[in-house]
Amino acid sequence: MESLLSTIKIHVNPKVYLKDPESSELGQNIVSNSILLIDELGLEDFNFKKLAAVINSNESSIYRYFENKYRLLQYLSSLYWGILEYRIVFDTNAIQDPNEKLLKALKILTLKPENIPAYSSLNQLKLRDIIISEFTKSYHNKHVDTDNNEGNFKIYKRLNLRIAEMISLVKPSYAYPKSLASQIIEGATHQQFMRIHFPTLTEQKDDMDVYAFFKDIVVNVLNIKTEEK
Amino acid sequence: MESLLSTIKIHVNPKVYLKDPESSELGQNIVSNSILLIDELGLEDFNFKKLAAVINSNESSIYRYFENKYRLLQYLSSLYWGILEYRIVFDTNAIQDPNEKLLKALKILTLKPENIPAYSSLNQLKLRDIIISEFTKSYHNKHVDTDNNEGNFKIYKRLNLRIAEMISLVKPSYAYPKSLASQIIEGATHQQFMRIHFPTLTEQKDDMDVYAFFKDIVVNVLNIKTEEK
DNA sequence: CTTAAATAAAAGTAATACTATTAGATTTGT
DNA sequence: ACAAATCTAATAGTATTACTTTTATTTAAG
Repeated sequence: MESLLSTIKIHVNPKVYLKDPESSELGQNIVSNSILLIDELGLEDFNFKKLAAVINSNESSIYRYFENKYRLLQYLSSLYWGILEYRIVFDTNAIQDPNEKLLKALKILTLKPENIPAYSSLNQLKLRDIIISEFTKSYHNKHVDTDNNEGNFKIYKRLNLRIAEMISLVKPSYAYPKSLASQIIEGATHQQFMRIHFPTLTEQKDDMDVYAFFKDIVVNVLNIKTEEK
Repeated sequence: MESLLSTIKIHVNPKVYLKDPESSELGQNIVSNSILLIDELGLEDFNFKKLAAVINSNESSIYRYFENKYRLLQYLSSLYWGILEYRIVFDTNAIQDPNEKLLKALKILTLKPENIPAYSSLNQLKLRDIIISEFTKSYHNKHVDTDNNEGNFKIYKRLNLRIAEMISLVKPSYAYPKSLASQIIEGATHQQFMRIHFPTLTEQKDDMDVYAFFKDIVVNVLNIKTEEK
């Protein structure tokens, strides 16, 4: 039986690309191979010429899909957060208890992703690694505000608001649901980065520790009564 | 009476610069004006040629002080975190109560800086703005690990560990003092960024709200009894 | 006042980010 | 099945950047 997950499609804001990369084989190659190459080289050393060489295409052809590599990064980011959002909605949908629902979402935010079939052509683990090390660059620049106005961060923001809503359901009186949501989402990737590159600044040894760290914060801040334990 | 603060000197790791910018007028000009120019242009559009034009010097002369603009950013970051560390040590030194001590440190981490005299030639408010929008770029790259090994983040890490220690003093049994410290320090700048560029993702309207947000987290996670209130 | 060191000026190199042009290949409509 | 439209590849070219080299000039130190 085929999973429902194999039929989803994430609607990335068309302003992010010049031509929809899902509409052609070249476009799909650009996306899937850019993940591998950015992961390998880092965004700074990555460029369209090198990517073209890898996929046996041409620099100028890639420029017909994306204005520049930062737009491509925004596209990849939208995919990542879109996949995450989908998994969260799908996996928490049936859960009634607000506490349980939030903790489930938190698990998805912090633990390694399961591969979702609809995007099996993408290396979703490496996509996550790119987000961990490069995502901040997609908004830490002088065009944030125009990019934001054009809707380039729509999916990311929607995910933030979903988590904020879950937080509010757990504790309606809590004053900072949106801030806490954004802090957890940012923190989930930040703590992974720290774990890898600044191990002296964290106690965390693996994904589960990252989850446990944020779970403890959430449980205490929203004073959730944990019956299990 | 002159403040003690006017005599301090922050020891930035010599590997960050080629020639100590404090050792000459040109060097001091490079540092103080780079703050203004990076703040104005953003790190991407900033370069040594433009900076040279501003200070009536020459591109090649600046290159005798810093290998490239990322090293300069690491230098500025070290100054920023060094100043912050100094203020925290100085202002919390006399405080006996661990709770009060931690909350005082948190205030310094989140609120706008008072100008400290020893570095009055630097625009410390703009330096903070640079840190908020550019600091992540000083470590989100392929050289993090070597830069880290060479000690380029020493001051930042020391500050993290100081906060972690304060956390441990408040609640020795807490499992993640270092992670919480790094999360607060990163979060303090992140929430400022969100406040400015993604206002729909936060409830915070000013610095005090940022403080209140993190105070609430700290108080709950470490279950501090707040007598005042 | 001589010598060394620091800075300025100018020019040059290699790489990058992107554009323009053209030609060949592929797809589409009829 | 074929012409028209579209897409991709190949090549070359431009502007900018990041950085280096060389030489001349200024400043500072003994």
